[in-house]
Parts: sequence; structure tokens; C-alpha cells
Amino acid sequence: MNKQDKNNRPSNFIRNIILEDLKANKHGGKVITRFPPEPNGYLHIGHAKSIVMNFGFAQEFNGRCHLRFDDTNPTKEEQEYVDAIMEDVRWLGYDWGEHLYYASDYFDRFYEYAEQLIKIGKAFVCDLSPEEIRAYRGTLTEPGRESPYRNRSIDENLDLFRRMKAGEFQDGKRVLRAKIDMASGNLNMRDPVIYRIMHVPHHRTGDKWCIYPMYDFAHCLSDSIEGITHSLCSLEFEDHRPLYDWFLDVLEVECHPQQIEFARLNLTYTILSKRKLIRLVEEGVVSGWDDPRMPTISGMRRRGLPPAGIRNFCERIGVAKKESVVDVALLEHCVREELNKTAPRVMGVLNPLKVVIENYPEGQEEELEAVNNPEDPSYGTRMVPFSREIFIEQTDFMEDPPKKFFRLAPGREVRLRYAYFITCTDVIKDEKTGKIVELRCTYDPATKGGNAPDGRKVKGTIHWVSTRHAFEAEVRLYDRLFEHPHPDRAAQDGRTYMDFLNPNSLKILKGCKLEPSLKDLEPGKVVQFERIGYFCADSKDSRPGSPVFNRTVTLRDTWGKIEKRFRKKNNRKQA
RNA sequence: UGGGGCGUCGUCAAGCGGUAAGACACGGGUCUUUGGAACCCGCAUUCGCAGGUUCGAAUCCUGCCGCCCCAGCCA
Repeated sequence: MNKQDKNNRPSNFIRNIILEDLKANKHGGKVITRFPPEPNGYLHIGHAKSIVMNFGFAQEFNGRCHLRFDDTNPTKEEQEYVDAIMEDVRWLGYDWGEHLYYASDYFDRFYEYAEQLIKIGKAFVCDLSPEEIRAYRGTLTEPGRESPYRNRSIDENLDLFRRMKAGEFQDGKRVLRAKIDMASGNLNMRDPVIYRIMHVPHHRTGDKWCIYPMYDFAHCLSDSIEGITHSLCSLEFEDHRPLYDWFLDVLEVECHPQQIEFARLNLTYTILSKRKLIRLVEEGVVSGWDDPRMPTISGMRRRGLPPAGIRNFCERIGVAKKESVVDVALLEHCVREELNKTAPRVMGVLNPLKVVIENYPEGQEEELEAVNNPEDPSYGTRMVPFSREIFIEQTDFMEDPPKKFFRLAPGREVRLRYAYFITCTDVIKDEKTGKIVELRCTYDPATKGGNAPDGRKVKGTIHWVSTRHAFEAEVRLYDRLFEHPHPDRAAQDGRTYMDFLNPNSLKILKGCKLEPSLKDLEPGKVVQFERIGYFCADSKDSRPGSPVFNRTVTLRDTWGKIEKRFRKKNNRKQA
């Protein structure tokens, strides 16, 4: 019925095209793709979709995927970005092997192709100014007019183009244009500019060139030179495909790749446009491109998202031509799914409440065995210190609990995970504020490890940490960057996406009490704070012996949902 | 009649003339030393709308409607 491959990947239209091409032996049975970023910014989750697709198809069909930097505009590109992009692609788990390329590697060949175009009368040097070119181009509904320079002789065009290359003319004075059709309904075919003069040094070719090819000319030729079979790009290039094909048809090339367009990724509660992300960085809304709230690869890495989870997400969202917005909950689900299998469990108390166990001998302490990962016995166990005074989570105690609250309350017994059953005997409050400052409890020595020999059960199990052994750390709770699921759609009546930022996207907690084993956690490594969520030691702000933690994602919170419903119901009653 | 695309569950998404996969989300339950995980159940009589062809249509035809992209010497 529904075609699925062995890896259970759902069928999609691009895979179907590749499958058909393979069956027809279209490219000699080869699949060669490429990921072609412009090194003018940082990669984000939208690029991850493209990376996973391009490298994924290459792996699936025993082909290969090239990493190619589309560096044809030196005014925007920098080495810093190429380094960052390579790091991100590698971190995502992909390897381009020998196949690292730069469009700038082909500048000589592009130039030769351009001369070839002139020689066959398909290109001309145009002296119109940028404004004039725009005026001559016509509009969406009206045809354009031909440039007065369109019928220069081949010799004159060749001479002029060579002088452009030699640096005889200032920026903007002349361009090379393809001679196609000024009346075409597709504006890209109205004698598009293919070379422009830019006296700007290039991050790789230095000042060797002062003319640079445009995307439409360079991209199809780069693909062709590299023997790409399937050139995947986003929807907005659909209109460029006729031009892509025109160059490859008109020029003498050995390989004519097929351009296929797909819808780019959009995610709820965030934005994925480079221009808009820049604003967040520049206005200091976030700390940088790698702020853990950013949808950038570097941000997600710092936040603790596992590459395998991101890859899985990219495969699960599918590929189609419909413009869509994927629920970020799916990303979070994929992240939890991965982390549940791989993250060691530890105990940490974010908002501590002191508990004194009155019948536990003063000065006594012991170590209790705790499981590191219930999903994987190979993670083993560790010893956690226990003593008379411990911290528990403030939210794990309620003086006057509602039904369904299973945690600690006056007179109620709960289990301390991997330790003992305790019963709350007294609540100590600050005399002035009335705030609960301490709990008094008793423990049952027979329940060591967490089981009662008499078989009695408790409904709640809570985490804890021994006051004497805990260390304090800063923990950063990250949440969605925007409070609106569609910041772009919401923007209207003068309001922009900037007006829908989530004011609580970062909450900094100081003085959190963590179990001692965490003290030397390697930055970047993700652990689960039991019952709370997944956290990693921040790679920038952690110091040896003094880690700072980032919350990667919360655990699924069933109680939170019940509580929310509860509150709603009560509000309705009051109203 | 500028040109090019897209409309299947709240959100993604299969489906390619034989009677609507799956995932996330949501709701309910089992189990549980994480209110985690796991497991079970429920969740589109209908595919933008209207006609037509056919024994049979989400799939073919016609006509509408809605949304997106294109007028950089950006990519």
C-alpha cells in the first residue's frame, strides 16, 4: 500500500523521483547530491532539513553528497562562516569526505563558459545602469524592453567582457547579460545579469577577480561540473529552473543535473529567517548566534539537543511542496526520545526546601545505590550520599494538597528515590512572612532502598539531595523564544515578530542543589535530572568544578497538565 | 488569462482509479521506586468547493475559491 523503505522512512516525492531515475538508469545509476550553503551566516534547523535530505539520499542510494560553499558574492561572505558551517555539518553527523568544494574554485571555468556564451551570441555586455535595467525589465504583467546594447557584435562583447575582467570599469558600469527573451512571463528569463563588476576582495580568491558570477549562472554550472544528479533546493527557486536548464542546454556541458524544489521548514514558536535572526542577535534579545534559545545548529548544540534527535526529526517531518509549519512539539519529542535512551539519570533540586529527618542519627551518613539509566542496564549504578538533612523540591510539598497530589504533605508518607520512606511531621514557617522554610520528617529504617518489607505502598516518589553533600550551581531554564506559535502570522497592524517574544524564555536559577557526581560533568554532556528534565553543562560558562546548567527540554509533565486543568476549573468556579 | 507553485485530521504527511497509512498533539486506561519511559484504546464515512466521467474518484476531466513565490548588478 504505502511505499516505505527498509528503514521505515515514509515515501516522499523526491525519493520517488530518484527511484524512477534509478529504474530508468538515468544518471548511470548514480545519486550525487550537494549541500550548497552561502557562507554568510550560521546554519539553522531549516538547513538541517536540507542536510539530512541531501546526505540522507546519498547514503540511502550508495551515492555521495558534496559540501559546496556558494561563495559568489564576496561582499557578504567570510571565512568565519565557512568554518562554523563545516563544524555544524560534522556535528550533525555527516561527512563529505574528499568532496569539499567552493563555487570560487570554478571562477576560471565560469569565465570560460561566459566567453562561450558570448561567442555563440547568447550573451552581451550591457551598459545600462541598475535603475535602467530595472526599468527595461518591465513588470509582472507587462513585457520588458530590449536593452539598446543587446545587439553589440560578438567581438565587441568579447572585448568589453575581457576589459571588465581586467578591471577597466568601475562597479556598476557594465554587466554581462544572457540574451534570452525580454517578453517572457518569467522575469528570470528577461536577459538576466550573469556577471557584475565588484572591486571587492574575495575571502578565498583575494583580489584575483573584480567580476563575479551571479547565482543563476554559477549554481547550475557548479552542479554540472561536480556531476550532481539531483540538485535539491527550496520552492522559491522554481522560477529559476528554466534558467538553470537554459544555461546547461545552451552551453557545452557533459552533465545536466535535475533541479527539484521542496518546501523549506518552518517551526512553531520560532523564526527561521536569517535576516530576522540577525536582529535578535544585534538587539541583544539573545546572547549570540549560539544562544540556547536560537534555532541555529550552534544554539541547539549548546542547548544540549542530540544530533541523532535532530536527524530523526528531519526525517519524520517529511518532504513535500506544501508550505507548512511543523509543531515544535515534534522536535521536542524526538529530543526526549533520544535522550531517554542515552542520558544518565541524576538528582538535582532546583528550588530547595530543607527537610530534617528527626529520627535519623545526627552525624550519620551512608551511601545508597542509584540506577544510572533504567532504559539501559549497561549504564550501571552509582552511590549517592544520604544524611539527616536533605533538600527536596519546593513543589513536592503542599500544606493543603488537592486530591490527586501524590507528593509530600503533613502526615503523609512518600518515598525518597533510592532511599527511604519519610513522613512529614511538622512544618516550620518564617514567623514574619509565613513562608515555609523547613520540614520535619521521620523515616522508616526498614524501607532502605525504597521498599517496605510489610508491603505498604506510597503513591509518590520524590527526588532529593543531601544538604551536606550537595553543591550549588546556576541552572538556566530555557523556554520557547516566542509566546505566539506563528510570530510572523501574528505580525500585523504595525506589530512585528519582535512584539511576540516570550518574556520568560530564560529563567536563571541560582543556588540549585545538585548531587555531587555532577560537579565535574563534561560541558556539552546531557543528563536527566530525574522528574524534571534534561540538562547539559554549558560549554561557554562552565568552569572546572563549577558547571552551569542549561535545560535542554523538560520531561513530559502529566502532573503539570492535571494541575493546569485544576486551576482552570477553580478559576471558573470563582468567576 | 503575466509566469510559477500549493490545497488530505489541531500540526506534519502517505496515498498515483478499487473504497482514507503513519507520526506528533489531544482524550482515556494499564503498569511503574521518575506523575518519566513502556504498553493498550479512541481520534478524517471523507480529502478546498461545485459539477462531470466511471460499476467505483482524494486520485481522471471542467469550472470556481483560497494561499505562497517572482520586477537584486542577493543566494
